[in-house]
Amino acid sequence: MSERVTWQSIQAEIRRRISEREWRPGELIPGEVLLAEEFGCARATVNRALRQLAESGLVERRRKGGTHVSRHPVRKAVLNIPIIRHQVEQSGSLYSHKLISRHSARAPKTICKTMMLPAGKKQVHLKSLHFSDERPFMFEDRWVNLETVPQISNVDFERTNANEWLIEHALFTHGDITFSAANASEAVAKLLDIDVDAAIFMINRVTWNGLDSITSVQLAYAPGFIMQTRI
Amino acid sequence: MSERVTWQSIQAEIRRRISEREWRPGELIPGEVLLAEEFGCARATVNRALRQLAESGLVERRRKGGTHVSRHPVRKAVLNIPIIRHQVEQSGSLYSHKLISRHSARAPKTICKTMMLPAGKKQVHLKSLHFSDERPFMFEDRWVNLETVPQISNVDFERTNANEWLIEHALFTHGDITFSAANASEAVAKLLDIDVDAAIFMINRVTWNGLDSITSVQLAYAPGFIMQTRI
DNA sequence: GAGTGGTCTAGACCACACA
DNA sequence: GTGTGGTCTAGACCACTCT
Repeated sequence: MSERVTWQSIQAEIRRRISEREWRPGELIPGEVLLAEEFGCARATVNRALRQLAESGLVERRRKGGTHVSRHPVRKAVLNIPIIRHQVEQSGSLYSHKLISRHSARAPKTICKTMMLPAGKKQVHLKSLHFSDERPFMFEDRWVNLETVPQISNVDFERTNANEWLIEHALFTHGDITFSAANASEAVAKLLDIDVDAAIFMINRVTWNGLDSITSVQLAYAPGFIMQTRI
Repeated sequence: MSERVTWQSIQAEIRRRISEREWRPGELIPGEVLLAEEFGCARATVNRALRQLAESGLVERRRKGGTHVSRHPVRKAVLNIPIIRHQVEQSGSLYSHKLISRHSARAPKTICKTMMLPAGKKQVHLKSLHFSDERPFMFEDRWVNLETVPQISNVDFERTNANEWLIEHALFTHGDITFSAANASEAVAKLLDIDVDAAIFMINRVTWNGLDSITSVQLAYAPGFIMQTRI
């Protein structure tokens, strides 16, 4: 008895043919109809297998042009952007956080620009520290758009941290993220209890609801932080 | 005339209901059959829309349990892992590279361990510098497994860089990647023409073909490098 | 046992990109 | 025009998981 043909099994077979160079980079592979005949299944099944391979970058598909093995498989890594609490708790540590300051203030030009707001707009400015087992783990410097999230004025951030409150109360449609490295400033070094100029892993994130910006946040991770993924 | 119902339109409508809190976090949403009736389409179409929403983390699905709006939408960012040359050329700069050293040597313990090889195994050790408009852009320190890629002994890396040669000649099935920040050592600072202790963005990558490791590489990016993505 | 999502099928029409 | 992938349909059976 032969196993039932699934899209996964087809995908595995196609991956094999590509990785063992039966089908070489740049080469045109058979069309969906042909493959469906070969594997003895419906075209939709082959389509599902190939569509996902295209999403992961291993093949490239064009109408009329057919499906080609990628010459330069631009591999895509999927990064999970977790809630800070989970990031800490997943490593088996105890999470806690502390609100350092909270003001309403005119945001600096750069912030207003990235959030597409008129310069000098008043926003809520939050600074907080996140701890892993009582040790400073990450420093968060956040601006929140008062127009899109007015309720924020009444929230007690001593209890809930801003990250989780916003996720719960201001769902975003998309966000822009950058990752970089920077030397710790005096202020950040003091907060994270590290040396001035130590290498800090930085994440900058701006989140949006449609065309309205919600929040712009900079996360400075204490040395030793590593972001992992699989490709 | 009403537009034809597509999985994208259904997905957009579901996103809207979630972001406008018609369906709240944690809530059970109607089953596929019900939604198909509501939208006047086949169940498969609803399935496609919901399946993809589940992949992106906005909803969670379980057989028998149904589909729930995620309480903590763990958002997933897709990172493109590009070829170094493209990384440089996309910013409109001229790419070049230089092989600094090439030896066969016993790899250090840590490398052998991450590559799952017996300690002290001989490997090819390559160091190279990548330039953007003649300025040092990134330093690459690579070990290549001679057993999985024996042909590497005969390659001229003055012309082709190792990154591109390996992509072309040793397709990998998966890889592990980490991102971190580090202070520049003296050696790296000299090569990249930057200050000692400057903050360096580091990428470590080990790639595999099935259970065999292919290469382990550490990329040290000169200050100013930023990795971007969208969520 | 029963209800939900996961998948496959066979067929159809459409949209795009190429000649 | 023509060939390819993209998608929808209506129906079916299966697999998981909850009760």
